[in-house]
Amino acid sequence: MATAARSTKYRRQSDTDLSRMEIMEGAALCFEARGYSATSLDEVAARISSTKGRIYHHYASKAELFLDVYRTGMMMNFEAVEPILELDMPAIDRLKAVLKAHVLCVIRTKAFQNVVGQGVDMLRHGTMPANEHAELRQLAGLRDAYSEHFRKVLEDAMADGEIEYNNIKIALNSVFMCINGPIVWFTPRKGQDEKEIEAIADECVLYAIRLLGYTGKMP
Amino acid sequence: MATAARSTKYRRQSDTDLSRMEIMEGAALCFEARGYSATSLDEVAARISSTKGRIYHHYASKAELFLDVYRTGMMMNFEAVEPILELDMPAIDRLKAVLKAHVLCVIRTKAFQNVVGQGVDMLRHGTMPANEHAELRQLAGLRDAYSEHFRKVLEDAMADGEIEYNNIKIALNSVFMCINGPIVWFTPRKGQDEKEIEAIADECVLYAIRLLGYTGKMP
DNA sequence: TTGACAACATACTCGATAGTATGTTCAAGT
DNA sequence: ACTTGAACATACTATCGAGTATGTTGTCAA
Repeated sequence: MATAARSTKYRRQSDTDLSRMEIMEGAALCFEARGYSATSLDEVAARISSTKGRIYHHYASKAELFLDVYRTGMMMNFEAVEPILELDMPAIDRLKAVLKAHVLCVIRTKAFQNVVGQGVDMLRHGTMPANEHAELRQLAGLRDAYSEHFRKVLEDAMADGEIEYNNIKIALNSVFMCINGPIVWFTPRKGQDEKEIEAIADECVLYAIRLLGYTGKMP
Repeated sequence: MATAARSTKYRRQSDTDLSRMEIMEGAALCFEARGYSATSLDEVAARISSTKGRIYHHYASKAELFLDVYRTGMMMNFEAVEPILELDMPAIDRLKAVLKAHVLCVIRTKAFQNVVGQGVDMLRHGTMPANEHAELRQLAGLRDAYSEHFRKVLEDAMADGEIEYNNIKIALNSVFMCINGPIVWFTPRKGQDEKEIEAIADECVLYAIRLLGYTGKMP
């Protein structure tokens, strides 16, 4: 009986990146639910049916795990959005496509995006231990670069006379508040298929683009 | 020399409410900067040049202090917005006025509003000790009532054909994301007078109302 | 004037958690 | 077969912070 189903106590994970991704997913969910500092690593470990030892084998500290989740979240955004930026189409269409890609990405990787948000205002308020602070600044650079992509599309569409805004900083901030909204208010329902999620995303995009003074039709 | 400027070690505060308000302001700033659980009460005390003893004299626990800040933040919102709701004017004008009042209130009481936000998603994710959880639910009711005010104005303006939306939940969420935006991205500049702040608020309102399909002029 | 109490300050306790040190298992190379 | 090291698990330490217990100061009522 004691020799029934064994050999899973130490499930060696041949691929290190896979193990780290599993840890990150658990961490993202915990960070999202309780915030960075309220989350204990024992909690994260429990979520993936593991122990703190495993986490510290892959990460030097809690902060590094957090930063890796942040980085991964940003990467997901870039991968969703950058291909579209290279397409050759009118600025307004590119804007619509980019907004939708972002919203869909946000909905699908909600926990990670929430962590990104936490990271952003950890930097803003200058919390986080000094040693990791440098890395956090670097990641903030990633975020700025991402934001810059959107700014350019806005300016192009403005030049085409398709949209209109006054202060671009406030406009951009408002757009981001809108399309990041699902991070805060979206809760997945069971039996919710891809169509429904797309409908939600479409509506977010509609509001975001209307906000910019766009009065044309939406596909 | 030891008897120079004395008698300020125990600055008796004749009015209890004043003392509590001073504590709340310090707490709001700390909670905003580092989040609820990362904030220590020693930190809050230090911010108002006081000690933990004073805080525990007025509050039974850290959670109760948090909840009082939450409640106070919501009260500030109600006081800013409710007078306008009773005015007799077209729905679209009332909508504009209410949005602006909210944004101005948010900018002026930024730290408190940030705490409100934290409270909202503490409830959403079911964190916070069980005993205070009941009070948190009650406060969430306040928030719902506040949101309800806005929903009604939206519906009135929609009935008048001034605005247009599809799913009112998503529309309302998007509007709130917009007009609460300053909680996240606004940073007060020195030498920034009332006019500049009003200009920022006006722009937020413009985007929020455009989002709802409004194409008319803004005052 | 005194004593009782509100409004604090100071000095402790005790549990939770980040981080560490050490033990265990397995797979691959030799 | 056996040795080595990566990938964990377990057991421990050290710190920080919420909550408490107690001390101190000023004020007002009788």
